[in-house]
Amino acid sequence: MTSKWSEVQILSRPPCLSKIIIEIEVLVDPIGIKSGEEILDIATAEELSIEGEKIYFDNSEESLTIIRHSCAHLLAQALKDLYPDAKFFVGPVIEDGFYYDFRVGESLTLDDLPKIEKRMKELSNKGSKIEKYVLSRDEGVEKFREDDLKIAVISKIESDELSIYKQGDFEDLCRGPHLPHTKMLSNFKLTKISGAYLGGKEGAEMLTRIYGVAFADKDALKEYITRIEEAKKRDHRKIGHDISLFKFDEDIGGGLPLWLPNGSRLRSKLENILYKAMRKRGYEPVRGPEILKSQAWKISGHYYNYKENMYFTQIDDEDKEQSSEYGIKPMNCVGHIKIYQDALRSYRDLPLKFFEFGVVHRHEKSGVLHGLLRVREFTQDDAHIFCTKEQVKDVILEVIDLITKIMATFGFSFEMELSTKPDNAIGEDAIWEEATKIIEKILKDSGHPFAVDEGGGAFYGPKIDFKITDAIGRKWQCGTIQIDLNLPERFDLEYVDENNNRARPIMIHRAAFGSFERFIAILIEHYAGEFPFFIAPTQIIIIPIAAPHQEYAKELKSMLMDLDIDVDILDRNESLNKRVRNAEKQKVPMIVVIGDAEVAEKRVAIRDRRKKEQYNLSIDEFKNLIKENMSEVGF
RNA sequence: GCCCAUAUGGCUCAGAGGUAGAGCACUUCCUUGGUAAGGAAGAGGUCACGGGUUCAAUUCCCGUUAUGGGCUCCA
Repeated sequence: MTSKWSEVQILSRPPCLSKIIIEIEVLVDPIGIKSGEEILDIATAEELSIEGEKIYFDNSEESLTIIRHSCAHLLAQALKDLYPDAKFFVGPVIEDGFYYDFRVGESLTLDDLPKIEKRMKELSNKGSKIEKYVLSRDEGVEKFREDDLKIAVISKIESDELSIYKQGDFEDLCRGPHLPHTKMLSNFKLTKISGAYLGGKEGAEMLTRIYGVAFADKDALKEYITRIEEAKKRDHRKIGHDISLFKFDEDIGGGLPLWLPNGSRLRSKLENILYKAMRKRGYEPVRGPEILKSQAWKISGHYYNYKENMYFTQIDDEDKEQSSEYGIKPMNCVGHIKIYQDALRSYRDLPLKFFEFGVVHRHEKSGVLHGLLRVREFTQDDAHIFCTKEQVKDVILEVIDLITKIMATFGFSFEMELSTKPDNAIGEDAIWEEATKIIEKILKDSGHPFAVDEGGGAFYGPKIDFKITDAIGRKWQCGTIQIDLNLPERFDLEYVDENNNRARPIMIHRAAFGSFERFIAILIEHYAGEFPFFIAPTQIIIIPIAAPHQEYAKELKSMLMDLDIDVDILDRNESLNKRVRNAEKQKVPMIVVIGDAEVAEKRVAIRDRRKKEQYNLSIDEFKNLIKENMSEVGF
């Protein structure tokens, strides 16, 4: 095709002008063709005589795919300039940008990115056509024979033809699609640098990976950067520190959170609400020990299927081999199974629902620990439901209903995902098939849309996962429902059916929050630390203006504590302004200021975070307002 | 676990081969203030831990621990 470079050169002109001309001219010149699911650049489309939907230079998904792919090449070109010995592996477009994996003699750091970015800009400003040509496989192997990384790439390609894209003196093996000219790349940013295993395989050579992002225009790039900054501001590790929710300590160990008073207040509120919701649905509280004999984990299968994630300890005589080995629980199911076996169960008892805010330990590789989102010790809002086959449907529907109500309360929407048999599954295929079918039918009947994750199930059964979407559109996996036909078998669980015969119950593992740690991290980021009244660690801060008002402050506090409200009084010898500021910084939903007028008339002056206004109420009105706030919640 | 980076008073961070500094927080005093920082004084650190180089290391090198960015996206 013949390229018209006028419209691209104008990208360096004043934004308003470029925008207008882009709108007029670029619209005329497509950068690619979409044929079915495939995105082709113009060169390829012409070569194969494929026609389809035209892709123009804008921020559409298809256009960005092309832009970012070319930007990855621009990155490689700049790297080649700066580090002539660099060898390149793959540089794909990913969900949120692109990356390029490469090998280079020296180790690069974040500080090197600006330099590389600058070189990219220079190359883009200079501009060169991006041209494609095709080689036979043999020619390609010959061309890259000195380059083991490219040979590795070629070895994974099935086609007999290899395409090469050339811009200036830089060439790269690539299937495209690409822009017609490097001048079109001016709105990009290199974002991260890291190591990445060759081919993503642990143990393989570690290459250097640089991540970046690119857009069609400056505004979109700016918006992207703003969004990243917003997410950063909400980082639960930062907010958790700012408002003293939790901390980690080197002397205690990585991934082992310490819950400060504020964080513990928040946790208890979640626990209390959930406890009530469980009891209302007929769940019974139970509790198992933290460590169980290894023999129990052998029966359950954890000893063989989950050992890398478990911690073990030796008790009593260390010489006594197996009998003295105990495993710290990574799950609560075994304890609950033993509790089930405490009595001979009748079909009349089922479904039997046991729940526990169970503390579990799981070994995570040191490099993956991340604030509260990835820890080694956490508390699950765990439950195990023992039921008959006939009851499975209703039980699952009830759990879906509970999770729906919980997520709605916090303002999350969610999607469901069915995960099927993994490679390390235990139990017979027939059992798996049956369980998977049951879930599939329920999901279809429920009318909720759901996706399928093949091979993503737990080793003992298929599961439904809940993926929630937070206030700034990020997705998190939380709740889960897992059908388990294996553990009842392994522990020989029974109930007496209506014909006085022994029958095998089905076990359903489920969690709504998943873990308190993870869920609280998500809540912190979702609310940016500004928790709704019903879970805020400190719900009200009372500020008496001067000493004579302290007595009244105490009275108010006592009244509020009776309503189960967490209240702090800020009566330190500091200016009123400063105390208000400190209270605001704590992100407390409500600040009550009291002075002469309030004491005299038994009223309160409220500074309301949510309404962002101040108002004055009588004590009764205030009490009603609080009660109203609290009655809005409950699952 | 692997790659790269970081580690200085409670917190956020300066700093230099010759044994350390600011702001906030903390303590005491003054100030009794009507809605986001009133004022003054004081206390607090073997510069993460363990080795090594050096006349001398917190500063350079190695290891450990912890933290941060990644390690799924396939020319």
